Amino acid sequence: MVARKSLKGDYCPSARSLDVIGDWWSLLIVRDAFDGLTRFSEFQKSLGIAKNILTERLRTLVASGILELAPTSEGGTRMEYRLTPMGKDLFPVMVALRQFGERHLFAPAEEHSLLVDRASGQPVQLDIRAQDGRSIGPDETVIVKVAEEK
Amino acid sequence: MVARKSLKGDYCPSARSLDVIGDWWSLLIVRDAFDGLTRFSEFQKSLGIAKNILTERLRTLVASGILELAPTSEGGTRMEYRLTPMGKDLFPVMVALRQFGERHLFAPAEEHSLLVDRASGQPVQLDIRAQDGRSIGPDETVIVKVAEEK
DNA sequence: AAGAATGGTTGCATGATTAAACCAATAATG
DNA sequence: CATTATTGGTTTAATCATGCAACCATTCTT
Repeated sequence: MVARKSLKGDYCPSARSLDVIGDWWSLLIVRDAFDGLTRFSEFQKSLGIAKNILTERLRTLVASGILELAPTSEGGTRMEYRLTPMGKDLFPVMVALRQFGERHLFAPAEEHSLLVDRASGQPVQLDIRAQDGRSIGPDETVIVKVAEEK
Repeated sequence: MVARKSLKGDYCPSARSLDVIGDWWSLLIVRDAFDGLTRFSEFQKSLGIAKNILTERLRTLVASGILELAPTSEGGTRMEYRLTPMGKDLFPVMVALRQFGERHLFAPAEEHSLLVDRASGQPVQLDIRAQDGRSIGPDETVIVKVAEEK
């Protein structure tokens, strides 16, 4: 593949995010982490990912600050991978992906998993709003490019 | 790579979304499309992507229903790639990625591009809310798995 | 009519991913 | 306490995807 291009220096926050979690497996690992998985073998079974790739992805996610490696609560010497606060900030990304999938990638009658409010059991909503509270779409927004000063 | 695994059959909407736009370039192309780019050469210059890869990614995005190929407004025979309504539904994903990047991937003093409400010029907000309107985080939600009936 | 831009296609070198085998350390079992 | 299974990897070889450069047909500009 000749060295995947790095977007670390890009001024666009989306690009930098994709630089960190934009590869084929990382977001699936994060999804499983949100789903409560913590152990190497759990991720491996859930995703069917090759173990060497999982090893590398977990290492990268830990290095990026999205996951952390902590001793298991059971007190053994085994470790578990857990989302850091930074990792939990990917929640909106996961919800947005989920909603897109629900809306466009399932047949009408097809069942799928659902993200619900633990308290009420009702599905959660995702809104993009202006400061005055009204919700807005892509055509009502502009990306302002702030020149980087040297 | 030995045949990248397909997640088309996964019950999880996030996984299916990633199956469509989870590769290295697709979301960057979509970002540029939100940014107003429409032409092959514009994407190519903006992203520095190899042309054969761009060709294939655009084709895939069109096949997925995220982009459409329409005659240019100028009336020539040239075509332009535009976001479909389905493609525009990726807006929350882009906003979520952007906010994550803004929050975690820039140095405090570092400038970056910003998504603002066209009307007010103020930054947009993204909220995840329960039905009663209160905003909720990952720990207040559960994923309910609905078994697929055959 | 000549040259440049657009929108690709093709071939090759190399990196990324996979599957499979292997392995050390720990945990469970008889 | 000896054996076996599980965990969490590493290594190797084969294969696929990607990037780069060269090339090309069509359209636009001058």
